[in-house]
Amino acid sequence: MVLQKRLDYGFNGYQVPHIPRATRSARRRGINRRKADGDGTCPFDLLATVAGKLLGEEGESSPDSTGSVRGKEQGAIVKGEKVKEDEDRSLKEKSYTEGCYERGFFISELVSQAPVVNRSLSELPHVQNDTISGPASVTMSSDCAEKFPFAKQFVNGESSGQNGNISSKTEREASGCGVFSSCTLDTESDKQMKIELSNSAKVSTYKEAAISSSKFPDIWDKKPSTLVTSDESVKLSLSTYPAPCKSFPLIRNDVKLAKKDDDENSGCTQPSTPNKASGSAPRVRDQPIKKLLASKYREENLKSDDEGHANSGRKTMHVYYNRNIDYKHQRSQRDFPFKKRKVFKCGSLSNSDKEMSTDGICSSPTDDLHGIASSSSKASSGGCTAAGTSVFNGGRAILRPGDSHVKFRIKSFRVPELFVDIPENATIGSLKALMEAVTAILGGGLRIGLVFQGKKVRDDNKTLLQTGISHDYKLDALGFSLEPNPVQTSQPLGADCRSCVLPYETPQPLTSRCPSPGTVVHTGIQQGRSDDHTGTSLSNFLESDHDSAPSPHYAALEKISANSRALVPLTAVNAEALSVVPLRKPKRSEATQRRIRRPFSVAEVEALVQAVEKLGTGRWRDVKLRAFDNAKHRTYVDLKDKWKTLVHTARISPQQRRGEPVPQELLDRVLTAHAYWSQQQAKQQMKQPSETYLLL
DNA sequence: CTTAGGG
DNA sequence: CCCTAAG
Repeated sequence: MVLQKRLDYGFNGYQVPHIPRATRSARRRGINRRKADGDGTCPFDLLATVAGKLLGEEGESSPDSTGSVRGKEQGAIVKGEKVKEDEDRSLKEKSYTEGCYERGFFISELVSQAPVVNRSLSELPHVQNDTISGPASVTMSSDCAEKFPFAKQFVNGESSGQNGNISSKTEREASGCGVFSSCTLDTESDKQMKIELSNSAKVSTYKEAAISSSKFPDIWDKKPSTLVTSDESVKLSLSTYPAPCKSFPLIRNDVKLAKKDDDENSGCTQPSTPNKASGSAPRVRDQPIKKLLASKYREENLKSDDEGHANSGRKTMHVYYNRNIDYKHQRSQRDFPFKKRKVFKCGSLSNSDKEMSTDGICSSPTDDLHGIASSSSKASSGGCTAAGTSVFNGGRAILRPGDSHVKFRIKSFRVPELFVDIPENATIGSLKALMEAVTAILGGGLRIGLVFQGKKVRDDNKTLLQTGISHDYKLDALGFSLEPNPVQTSQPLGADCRSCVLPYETPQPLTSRCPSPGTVVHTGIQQGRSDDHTGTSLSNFLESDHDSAPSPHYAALEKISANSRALVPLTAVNAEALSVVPLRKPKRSEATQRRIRRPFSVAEVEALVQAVEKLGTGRWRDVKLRAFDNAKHRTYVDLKDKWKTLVHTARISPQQRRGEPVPQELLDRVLTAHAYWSQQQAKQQMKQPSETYLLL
């Protein structure tokens, strides 16, 4: 028997177009690391720890690499450095380099190792509040999550640790689900294409049984299962740690987020119940598409192993190309995001732009399964180094005699589904970690971006909860994106595709690093948890962040995009001929991802006003430290800007104000403070010159 | 890196 | 929010 599963999972639009300006992003990152890392989360530590375990290396779980999760000013800086260090290490030296495959670091391994990690973390002195949120597990499974109760297994296995304070049970019950929306690929050259990494994997019966068996752990570890990617029979070893998992993870579309406090709301908007064939949550909109895709793809599946060079070895990649007929339609879809404002004006929401990330990355629910890639054309002008993924259908956009370059961009593509079960207090970094793995699988060269409710989440250290990704967050709100990896933004034309797709700076034959598709991979990530009670000034804000997060209309918008994309399978693709060519100098380049918009909450405004009243208007850095030290995403410039707008807001009539209304009382204080400090400043200016003058 | 301002 | 000039 075989499980005919189509694991089409979309990390909501793997958007590739933007090439971040190194300088700026670097600068910002630097700032964040040093100034605002005291939030109590250190995803990379976690990662490193896990990776270390998986790789059988020592020291990763040592206190020093995981410690000082929470710190004040100085501690934060130190920690920031550490984080950085860890980040580099984990990314370059461990998990994400070729070694991860060869050495078996993979999601699946993570799972099996979770317990270990748990323990080690719990022993860490510094982690106290931040860690130990009990089983922090990320379970990635094939769409048949129901059948493969990974999560459960997982939890059980995890609780072995002494610290599993938070009963796994609770977590499980309170888990919410989310769905990653999908992605689309779109080419610059007016040709849209879909690259489908489907693994309509078939799982042999015994396998299935084994997996679902309650003995999961044992079986899993000792019985490497075999997944057949398709009829063509691409065999994938499902072995777990320490055996290298060279397969493409079967990813599920649901994200279950456990919520410890709130058990009642089984905020599971999406019943975590087992899904049918598609394996995805019972979302209406998914149905049609999935079916469509499934049926169409199934046949084509795996044919391309040989043709789809982009796929290293066992990886099967499906490329679907939209015919011209569909083009217009798609085109309009593509542009959709930009018009969205008008179309879907859901005024009630405070952040009206949530539907669209500033860069045009639209992760709004309206995006159908394929995620309507929405980057503006110009925005994407940025060279797209979309690794080997950019496969084109033979004959279409191939190298031309004179102009040997075919330029296009990949807007998104689909990858297997991913089922994630992770506590809310896990960090964004954890999520990204998952994607990192996937990225690596895809060949790397891409950077992971996370989009939540249409907004880019840049702060890896923020917890899911803080980001608003809680047990009851709206489905579809969360999506991942792939961005060109700055490091290897450009590739020589015609260069071997494989060389282009190497993840990170480590040159490696793609084949050696690319796992095959059609495999179940699961990950267990132990994540520190920040203590809500000890939270300082901003903890509430962060929370409110989530509360005020706009999302109501998501459901309403769903249908809109449900069936918009007819896809036509692309036939053979010659990867060799399809080297990705980064477009030269993105003109104006929206290359840089604009930060997500995060409206200030009243609480934040309150804190800001208070701080300014005390410190004045010329000491934003101090204001930041004083009132927003824990709000990593609020830079002093942000605060200054906010103050600017506050003053403006206070001066205009209430009718003209927009967004979440700020209490008049606060606005009054703003004016008062502003007047006062302006005066002070004036005085200073008056004095300074005269004094110096006198001195002279 | 911080400030201050314009965009 | 972004970008820059300035200090």
